[in-house]
Amino acid sequence: MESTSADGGGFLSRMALNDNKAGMEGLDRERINKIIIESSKGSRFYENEAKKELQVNQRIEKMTLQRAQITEQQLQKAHTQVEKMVNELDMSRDLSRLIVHVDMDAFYAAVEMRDCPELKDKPMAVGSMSMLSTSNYHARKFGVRAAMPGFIAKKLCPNLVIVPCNFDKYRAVSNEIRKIFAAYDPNFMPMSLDEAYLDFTDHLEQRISWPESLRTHFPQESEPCVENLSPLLFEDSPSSTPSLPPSGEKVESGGGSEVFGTCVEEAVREMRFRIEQKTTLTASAGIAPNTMIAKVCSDKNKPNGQYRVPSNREAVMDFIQTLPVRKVSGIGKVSEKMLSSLGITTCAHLGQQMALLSLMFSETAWHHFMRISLGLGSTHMERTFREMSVAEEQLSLCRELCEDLAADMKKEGLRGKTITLKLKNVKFEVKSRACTLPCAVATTDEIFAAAKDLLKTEIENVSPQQLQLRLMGVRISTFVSADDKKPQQKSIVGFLQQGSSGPSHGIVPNSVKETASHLPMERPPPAGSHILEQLPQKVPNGNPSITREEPVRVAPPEASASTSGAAAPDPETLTCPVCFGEVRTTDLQVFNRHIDLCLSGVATETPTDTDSESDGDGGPKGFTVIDEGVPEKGEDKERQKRSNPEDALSAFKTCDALRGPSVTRAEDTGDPGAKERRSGDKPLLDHHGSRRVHSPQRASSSHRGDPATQSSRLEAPPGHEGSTLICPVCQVPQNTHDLTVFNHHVDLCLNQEVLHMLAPPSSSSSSTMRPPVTAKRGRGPPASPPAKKAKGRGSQNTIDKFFM
DNA sequence: GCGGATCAC
DNA sequence: TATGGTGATCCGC
Repeated sequence: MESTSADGGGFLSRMALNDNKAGMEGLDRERINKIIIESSKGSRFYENEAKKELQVNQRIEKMTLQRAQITEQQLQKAHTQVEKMVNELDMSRDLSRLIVHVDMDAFYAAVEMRDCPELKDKPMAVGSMSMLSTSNYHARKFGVRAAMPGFIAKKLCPNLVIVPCNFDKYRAVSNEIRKIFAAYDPNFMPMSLDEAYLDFTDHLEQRISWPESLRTHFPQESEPCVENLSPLLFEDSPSSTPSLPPSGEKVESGGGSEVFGTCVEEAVREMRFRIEQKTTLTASAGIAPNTMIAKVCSDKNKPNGQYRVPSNREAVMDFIQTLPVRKVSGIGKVSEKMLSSLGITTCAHLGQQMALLSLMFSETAWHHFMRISLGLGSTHMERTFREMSVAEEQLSLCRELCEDLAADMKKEGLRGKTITLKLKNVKFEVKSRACTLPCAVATTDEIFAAAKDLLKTEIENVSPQQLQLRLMGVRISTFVSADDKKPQQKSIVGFLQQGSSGPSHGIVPNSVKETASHLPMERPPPAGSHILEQLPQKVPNGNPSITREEPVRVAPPEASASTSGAAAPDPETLTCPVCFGEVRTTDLQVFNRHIDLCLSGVATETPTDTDSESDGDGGPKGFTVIDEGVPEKGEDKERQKRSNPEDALSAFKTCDALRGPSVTRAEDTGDPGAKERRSGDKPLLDHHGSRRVHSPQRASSSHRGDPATQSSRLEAPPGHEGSTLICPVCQVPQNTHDLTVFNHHVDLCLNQEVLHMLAPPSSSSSSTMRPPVTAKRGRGPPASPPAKKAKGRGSQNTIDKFFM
């Protein structure tokens, strides 16, 4: 019978132009499809596509027959059943998270255009005559898009310039943007080199009390001498820079700096602004209460735009009504076609036909459809870890981390004497083991030699059992400038925004550098990511909350000279970011030593391991982490965030934030083909038409699904049940057992601490960025002060967080 | 458990 | 000339 939509006359609908992509509206589809089909006809590829199309059509016919046999009674029964589930799902709707999906605009093409301005006004694509990975917006007007073979694209657009892929370059840019992502959500979930999901909820909680100085960002002195910023792709894009806010919250302050507000839209706009300043590439973003909606939103105002669906049921349902099912991640061309044969093209239709769908598709498939029809999606992105217990693997990972670290050291021209290995076992216990070498080292082999010994000792300590790890980090500290010059006088430059701190400044970072890796997670590990982080005085570049994308550095006076200064305190003293005391010296080594001492004191008294807390860090720490996760079966692609009680407090996570970039990076594999991917949505239909996606029950069972627990970010650590909670920031015992209250206190402390960190301890520094407060010694806001106390002695310890 | 189908990047 | 490569999930066998 109705052989469904279009297969008439041998036309292969599956080969038709897929214009479900930004920049492809209003094209002459007829002409484009004609060229595509003519270019393909007779090829093996075409034949195979024809075969697949036929199979799909047969499935549809079968489904149609099946549908005809469904009785009214069955439908009724299904209806009540569905209704019940819908209500339950609706009740469990979680609107408490602010999920952001960020997607770089025409990423590979944009990078190539940036690096080769002549391409700017030409239609171009990245890939080969066989296959294109992406195209710029100019080329899209001709129907040229990703996943199209270059030779066909050439027929559509004879002037098309095809540039070969350069993954190393894309990866480098990706690392830049990921550092920025980490500043807003250290647990962000990368989906590919140019795309990620972030949970902005925690960031916003803190941001609300941030002073304007922390929300002020400056244009970066264009490092790649490209004349106009963000030139690239879109002469016709809505707004050329994210600095044009939809609503009037924006404030321009002199010098091109811009102050961003405290709401989500502003935070996201700020993030896009930073990305653009840093890379001269633009990004688009979607803001919503869950990943599914956020993803759709990010495409809405692409390129260089953002869109938000407010966190209330009505807004979500309104948004869903007219949304074509094909826009939803997980619904591809086959699912679209099958649903279409049932008269379903929008999410509203999906909701109306749930009873029918429940009878025709597998349980996983219709449950997925049901969630879509309700506008539900993942609200948390926690990663799941797979332990690594094979010694060889551990050593190999350790070496990779050392390689990354060595690369950073080389780049910065540093050598260090103290090597610290940080391990987190499957019980979430954290250990740090350090050794100080007689002389400073910098190469992979040297660092690894020390780290390996530390690791081997740990492995032997538990043998014959296996050491089961969730995370590993390697840190190096006690730096000595490689060129061995005596550390010249340096002052801390407070720093600023991203960028200004490029290596070009000849800055000597201070305290530590480290790399870490979460063990295998969702994506195969890469080589390890590393980020540099330095603790102490980093000034958040922008975002105190978590990570700053650039480490704070201690710069020589020359460098600092570039920023004219605002009030410069006493040039002879430096303010310790840990104890906030003035250290009377200008010698960085002396100063760093002081900081190390302060930091080392924060370790908790836990025996030896699990120092988990303390604010962390002790020290300079902050391992950056790479996590990779392996999604559990049936779990949504989306990782959930912090559902894990681990924790010793999620407060730590925040702590980390203070510290630095902990970036979680997923690795990218070099992808020979196109973009890097991460396992993602699930597919849905299969032969008989079904596929799945997240299983609702799993979602709801994961503890965050429980509305009752949603608001509490902190769970009592095992063993702390009835004991007094001690703030990991100020170290003062809190007279409460209410975790919400406790978390609130911690947040306040952290915010306060950030202020302190921001206060440029010494001389010059950037002007505007610095917060008004300079030194409130220690005391913080509400309850108690953030200052960490220096206590203990030695140097090791420290901890840090790891996320969650 | 395997192979095929689907999906995403 | 020429239509990617990879990982993940689901389903049926």
